Amino acid sequence: MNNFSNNTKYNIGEFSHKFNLPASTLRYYENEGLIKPQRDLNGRRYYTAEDVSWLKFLNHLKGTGMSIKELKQYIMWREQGDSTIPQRLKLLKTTKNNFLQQFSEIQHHLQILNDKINWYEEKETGIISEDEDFAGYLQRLGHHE
Amino acid sequence: MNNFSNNTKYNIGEFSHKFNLPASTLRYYENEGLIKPQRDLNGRRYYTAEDVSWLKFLNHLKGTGMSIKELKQYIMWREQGDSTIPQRLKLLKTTKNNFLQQFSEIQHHLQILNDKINWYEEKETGIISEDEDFAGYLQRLGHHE
DNA sequence: CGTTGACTTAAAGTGTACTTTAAGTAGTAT
DNA sequence: ATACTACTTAAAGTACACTTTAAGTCAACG
Repeated sequence: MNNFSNNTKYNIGEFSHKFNLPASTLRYYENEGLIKPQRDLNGRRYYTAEDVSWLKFLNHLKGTGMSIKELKQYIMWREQGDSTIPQRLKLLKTTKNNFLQQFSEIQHHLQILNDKINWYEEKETGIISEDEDFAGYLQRLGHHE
Repeated sequence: MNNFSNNTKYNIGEFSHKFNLPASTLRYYENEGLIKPQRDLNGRRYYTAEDVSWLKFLNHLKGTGMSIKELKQYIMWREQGDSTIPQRLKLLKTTKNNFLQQFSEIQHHLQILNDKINWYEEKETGIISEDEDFAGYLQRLGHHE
């Protein structure tokens, strides 16, 4: 852990570039309460190192399937302090369970996609018989549909 | 491979139940050309074992990120016969590559989600120091944000 | 000192994948 | 016979997550 604070400031253009998100999306996130940049004397946004960490974390949560609505709820709890840690934990665990469920499904999707690609390739190169269909191929491999 | 054909027929309600998809979605898929059920003498749809295999496969492709537009393109090529296998292969391989890219991102998202859950739990039970923040915790674990 | 370019806002628009509605028909159950 | 249920269609509506538009402000550069 380091104890010196990083005072780097980013205007919306720089922050947008850093995260590869259009400025409009950053404004949208702000509107939804997902991120709360400071303002300079002219009313323009600036983002700090804290915002960098926070947006990275938000992206991870989004990536595990949390909706903007759920993120808003999470943030509300966060703002209410440590007493809401149980609620936050529950939300994160539910998210994790849903995600793990989907994760195993998508692994199966990937296997079938791979099998189909191999089937086409073996068909093209004449490795598999003219009339073995994909269902038969899967069955031969022991992969269920 | 089995050589006897399965003549089971499903009406839209049965098929809907089998796939856990509303009948309206099945009609929508048909409208988009993704599935082509037969009709009985009263003009009502019925689905066969072939439709079962096909919809399962479609679900796998959808699950790897193919859009309905791409599925339509795939189907058009399929209907044009074996000469379009190269195009179909190319589409499937692109889909696979995009998917693998996302897959590794998703694994990272999951790791961070797990880390956050553990962080909260260790914080609740007093295992980690009062003032170690999440960024510090990740750093200690050697997990980058 | 005027123009350029980055910013500001609220509100309307977009894309994707469904989902619902409205109005009608056909076969089954009492 | 009549009510019920499952089906039929085309078209409009919804949810989500942005994205674009329109109209305006501000400060630095030539």
